[in-house]
Amino acid sequence: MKAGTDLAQIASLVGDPARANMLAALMGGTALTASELAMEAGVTLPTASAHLARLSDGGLLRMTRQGRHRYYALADHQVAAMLESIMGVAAALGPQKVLPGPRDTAMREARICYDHLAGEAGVAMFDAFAERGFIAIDGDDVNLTDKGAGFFSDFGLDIEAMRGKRRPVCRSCLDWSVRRSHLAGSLGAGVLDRFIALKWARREKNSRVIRFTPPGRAAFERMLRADEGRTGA
Amino acid sequence: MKAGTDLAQIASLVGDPARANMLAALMGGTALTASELAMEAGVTLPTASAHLARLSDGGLLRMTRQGRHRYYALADHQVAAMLESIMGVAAALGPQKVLPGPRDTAMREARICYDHLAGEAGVAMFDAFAERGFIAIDGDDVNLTDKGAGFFSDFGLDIEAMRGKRRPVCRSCLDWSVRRSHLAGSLGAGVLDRFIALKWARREKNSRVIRFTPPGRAAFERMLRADEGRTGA
DNA sequence: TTCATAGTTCGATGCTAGCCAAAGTATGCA
DNA sequence: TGCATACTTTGGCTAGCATCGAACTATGAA
Repeated sequence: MKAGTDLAQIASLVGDPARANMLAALMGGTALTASELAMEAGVTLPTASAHLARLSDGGLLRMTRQGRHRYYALADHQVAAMLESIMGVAAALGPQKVLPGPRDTAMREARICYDHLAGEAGVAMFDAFAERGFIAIDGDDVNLTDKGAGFFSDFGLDIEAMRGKRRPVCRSCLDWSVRRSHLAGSLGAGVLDRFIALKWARREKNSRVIRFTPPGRAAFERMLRADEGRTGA
Repeated sequence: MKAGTDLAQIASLVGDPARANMLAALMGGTALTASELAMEAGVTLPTASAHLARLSDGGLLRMTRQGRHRYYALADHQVAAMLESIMGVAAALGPQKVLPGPRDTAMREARICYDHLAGEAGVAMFDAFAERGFIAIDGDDVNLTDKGAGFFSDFGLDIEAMRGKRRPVCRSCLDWSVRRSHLAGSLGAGVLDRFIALKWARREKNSRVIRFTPPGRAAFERMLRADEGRTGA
């Protein structure tokens, strides 16, 4: 009875098309202004403003003011994970959608999930890091190993800084398209940042799609495969 | 844009208090009749009937007719997992609720999640099975080992029958109270069934709470600890 | 057949909530 | 100070939908 009320409260926030479009846009991980979100949802500014107020009050969004702009972002990765799980259900029982176009295929291959890499590439990377002993998986907990700390430091990440933060370094996040885990947490975010900084990949404009450059793809594959040959899964 | 529409469609189904209460009741795993669900949601039969039709059309429920009864149940474990994740968000940012009463404490300790054991006991069991080498965890995939197959057969489960079904034998499911994985899949369901058959535990009336009997608790602990002493986590 | 139970369908009602236009507030810039 | 941009608030309109009572269908039992 009480459980249902809580459930409905959160779900009804997501259950409006305008708000859902805003949330989906924010799954891209970058904070957006009220106007941008209004555009994204296809409503006028006043309407968007009201929706954003409700989402913020409900605890799904976090807002930071910057001059006369107000930037909205998802409150935390738990909210992002929830949205992914709903999308998962929608994708699973929504064969009523048109056949997957090129955009969908690209999303399946590699996309940004909040702030880290998801899709086939994300899952492959997660598996490879586990295989190479960089991360240790214990149930739903994922931990960075000493070997991994060395590797990612060499790769250009500031592991010590990550450890100082409140946010967990490693976290697994369920992938809706592949239905397996990929790497989230500050490490997951850092790795993707680095990919983009190194120009291995870039974000497609106004979409969650991540596109690898040809040399980036090769470097990425090398990173997964390591120097030793091993049997594929 | 399209993503948001799908998202909203599913979420709005959950976003009505009456429907949410029905879904929460069905998280207990047992199929319920339309009348029972109407009672649970606090609405009249016609209203409940309309809601159930929408949930079924939306793909969240599965209905089976039995004489003049119609039994409704969650469509699959993916739907159950989605509901758990929404409850997780609600629990995390809902400190507006009254302080956790005895019912809540019991829910945290051991409860039924769709058809398998969740809560602290569920997470402890998952970890112990992994520790004892009965299940092998590979990313989000969980697989039964030969050693595990032997153990669970001795425990009274028909492993061969489970393997024949469409449903995966092992699956991990994220626990909203402990935020770690517990064991789902037909094995998870089978183990809980066995606990109840052996009178190690019983379901509390009209609730998701699982109560261990004193001897059952002892037997359960013994099952986790195995015969060898080991360092606790 | 007749009655009872379980559930759906129909019609009417009332409330909620989304929507926009216009006016109001706040910040930045010249 | 004055103007522009970014966003919120207010007010009024509308549509959708949750709700219930009453009538209808279907299964089971006497």
